[in-house]
Amino acid sequence: MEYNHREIEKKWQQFWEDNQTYRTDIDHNKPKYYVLDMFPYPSGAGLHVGHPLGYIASDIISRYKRLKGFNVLHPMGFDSFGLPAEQYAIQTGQHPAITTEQNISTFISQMKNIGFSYDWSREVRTSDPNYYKWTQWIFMQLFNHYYDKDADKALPIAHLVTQFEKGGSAAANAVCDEETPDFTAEDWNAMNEKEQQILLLKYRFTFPEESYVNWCPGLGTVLSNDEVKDGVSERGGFPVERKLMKQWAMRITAYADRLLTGLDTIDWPEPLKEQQRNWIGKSVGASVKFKVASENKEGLNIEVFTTRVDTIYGVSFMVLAPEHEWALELTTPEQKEAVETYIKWAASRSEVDRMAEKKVTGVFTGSYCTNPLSDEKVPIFLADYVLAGYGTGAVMGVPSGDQRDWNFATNFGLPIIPILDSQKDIDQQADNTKEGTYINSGIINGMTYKEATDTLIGWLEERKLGKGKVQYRLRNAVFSRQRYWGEPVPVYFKDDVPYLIDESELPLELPKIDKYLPTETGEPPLGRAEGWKYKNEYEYELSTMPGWAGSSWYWYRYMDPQNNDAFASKKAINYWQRVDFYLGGSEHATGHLLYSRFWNKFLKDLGLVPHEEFAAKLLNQGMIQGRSNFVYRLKSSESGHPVFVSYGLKDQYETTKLHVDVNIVDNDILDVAAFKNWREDFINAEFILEDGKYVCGWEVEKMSKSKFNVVNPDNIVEKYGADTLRMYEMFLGPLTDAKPWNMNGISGTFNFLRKFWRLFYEDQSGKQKWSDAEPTAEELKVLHRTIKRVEEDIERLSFNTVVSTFMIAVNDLSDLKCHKKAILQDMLILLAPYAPHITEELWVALGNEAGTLSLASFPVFNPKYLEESAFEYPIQINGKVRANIPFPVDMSKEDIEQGVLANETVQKWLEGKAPKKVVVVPKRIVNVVL
RNA sequence: GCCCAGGUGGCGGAAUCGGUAGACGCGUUGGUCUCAAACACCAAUGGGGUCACACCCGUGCCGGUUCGACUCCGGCCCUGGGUACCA
Repeated sequence: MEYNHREIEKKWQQFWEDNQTYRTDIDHNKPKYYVLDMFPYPSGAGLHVGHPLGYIASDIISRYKRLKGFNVLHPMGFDSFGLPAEQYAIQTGQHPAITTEQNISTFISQMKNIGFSYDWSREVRTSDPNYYKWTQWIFMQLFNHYYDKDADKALPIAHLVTQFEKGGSAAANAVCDEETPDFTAEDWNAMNEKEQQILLLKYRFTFPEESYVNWCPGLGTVLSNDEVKDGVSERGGFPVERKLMKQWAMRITAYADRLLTGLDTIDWPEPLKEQQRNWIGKSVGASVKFKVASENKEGLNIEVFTTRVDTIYGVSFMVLAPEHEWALELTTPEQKEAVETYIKWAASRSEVDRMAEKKVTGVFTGSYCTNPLSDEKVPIFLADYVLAGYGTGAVMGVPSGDQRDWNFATNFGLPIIPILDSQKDIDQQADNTKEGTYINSGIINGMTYKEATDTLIGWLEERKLGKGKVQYRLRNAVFSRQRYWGEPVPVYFKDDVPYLIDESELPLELPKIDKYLPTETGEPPLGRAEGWKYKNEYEYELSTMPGWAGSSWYWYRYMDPQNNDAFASKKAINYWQRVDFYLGGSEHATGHLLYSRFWNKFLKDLGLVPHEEFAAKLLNQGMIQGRSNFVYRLKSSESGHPVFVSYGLKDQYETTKLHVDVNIVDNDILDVAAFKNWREDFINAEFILEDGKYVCGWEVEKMSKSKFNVVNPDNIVEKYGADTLRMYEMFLGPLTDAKPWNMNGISGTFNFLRKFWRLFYEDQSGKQKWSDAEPTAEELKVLHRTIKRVEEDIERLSFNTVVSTFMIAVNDLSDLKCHKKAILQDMLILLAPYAPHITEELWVALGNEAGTLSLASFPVFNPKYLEESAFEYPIQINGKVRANIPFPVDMSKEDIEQGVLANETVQKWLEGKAPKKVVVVPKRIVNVVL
């Protein structure tokens, strides 16, 4: 009986579905383990071979943990709101829900084909009203809370209001907008409802604000920075412009410090954590006020942020961003024209242009300001190396200590003042040292870095001219999209002030609209919904939530997906706690993974979830790149038929390189017959072969239809089976490495499974081979060596070496002609997580009950089977292996040394002399040094 | 520019703590079986060298530490990913 993967895999997939084999429920008799995949966006293109890479790994972990006695939660769902479905709806008029539904069915059937052990009864979809009800509910909690710095957590807005009533803004210590005014209790109590509500928006975690966004008129929507590439939208390639719009924002900055410190508590990849740290960008320094020294401008103070307040005596100029609000106000009439030209020029340049620019640019405003320490007057410039969006948009120029300031000063002929006695060659370049003691520095002369910094901050704070300050790069997240296919924001407007709808009205469902485009007046698509008003009276918010809203909490919904009273019950959350193992791509490092941590911390503050961090361990699988194949067509053909030259001979001819469908190429050898039928104009193609074969060229490129390098997993499953696909994707290389999808070599894993099958069945006759005979010591040694390696390797997530361990074991057992049930049964359990179908089939063949393989216990490694009486020592002479000599494992170092020196080969190298030294490492190596 | 990851046969990769570099698989070559093929099986396969051994060279480059370095240290080159002229 031959291994028939088509029959076997269909049969067991049906069995698992019929018997709900992987359905999971709360079970207090077992420890829990929660394995989560980043859920996919169900695109119309279906699953490609990059998706399963991570899913296969997480499925192996899940199945392995089940065998290890854990109650494993392993769910799958869909991040089903998003732009592509909406774009399709705009083109075709079809409701995005319909497209999404179709795409999801394709995804599910493709995933079921690969034999994943998901508990499909827990599937969630972010676009399902029963799901987004809770996304909206969390939004409402965010609206109703603020960050209290004393409590160091989120507290209800009502608590803040109480503080305002009693003691005004001074009574509260809350995170709020930069420009929030101070007010007394009397002020507060005298305000009307509207005034109070507007003020409270400056404290709420989510709030509307006017902000610059990437507006894409072509898509009628706002895009995130990473959806914009080179000034055009990533999807569709439409132009994108900066536009001021009213947007909902999320006060993620309130959690900046906790997002930073939390990273130290989780087992996530270090590069990813580093990326988040840089994104949050904490800088410790000071803010300092420089008084404007020009006439009529006495009241103005320019505030700068610096991480090196100790260099303040080295300031020889001041630079503002061209967008700084006082840029024109500080400009003198003589400089007006130059400044206006510069501002206009700076505004016309994209961020990419600005970054690529190496030349120093800037313009003098004509005004001066006074250094509060030295009382020196320094000129104020505008320059686009200062960014409006970071810090205060103003920088003090210290050319001796900062290279960009040095470049600027050199270009504009400004003085470069040395401030530390250890600074070197500052006429050549800046020296940012903190060593030595200060010179030319007034009150800090002779001090060291630490003393100087403390002294200066104390001095500034005393005079209210500055203060120690922590600055973050992290900005509040924009939370609106001017599009249809997203969660409606559960807010209505009364007297231009936003209010939450009543909780009983959730979910606020998407209304039906005629077209999925912005209205004629430029409002978002929801503006088209007729009669869509809260209590038939108030305007709803017309923008929808961004893609990351629904994905920032979904792992809790899987715990209790049908719950109508809460996003998940206390009982379910208490049992499942949090994600133990999260697997997905590193491209989500600063988006999804940062927002999710933010929402989780918020939910934790509200006492709704038990952990500060939602995922204890995270692994990034590498990206699967495309691997294209090429054929080479002669530029001219005598016969009139197209002629193709094999790769190795192409340099002898004039040829044109053409992409060829990778699905008709095997190991870079073209299937010539299939190629003729591939395209009509190739039906009469002729070939110049090498060694009777047509060899294709190849390159690593992005996977795309136009490059004919897209590989659909369904085709591989059909040809080789899901078990082969699963093992091959793992065998390809380390999971975390980016790698091109390459079909060369898949036959190796397919052959392995067939060889495994032949341990059980005779090839031709189909006769059963297994017996109840007692295994030999040699056979037990193979088994236990395999158990040990398989377990060790999966624990360190080295999936590719597990596959090779299985290959070695099967090769060894074949060589030993071992067909003993006692060995094979354990091999089946070991292999089950990787190749679940073939193992189920053989498990039943051996006489076990169907479906019980998932409930089996992982074999226990017993070191006694690996014990050896002798070890074959590699013998090195001066570090080079010259001989191998076996010695008993318990032999003393001295005896081994004697044995080695007596050896013929060693004698030859010694040439009768005594060795300088002999190093004996027991059970490792011997090195004789001459 | 900065940050991160990486560089090992014809190819994908292995070497977990500083201890025999190249496991396992693909490919290639030769052979067995077959009318032939497919499958399977056997053998060889880093480079040089030899009838065969011996021996020499070899993990991006240069240097160092060590009895011993793919592994550790210093400097450099290249590739991929990220990014912020962040004061």
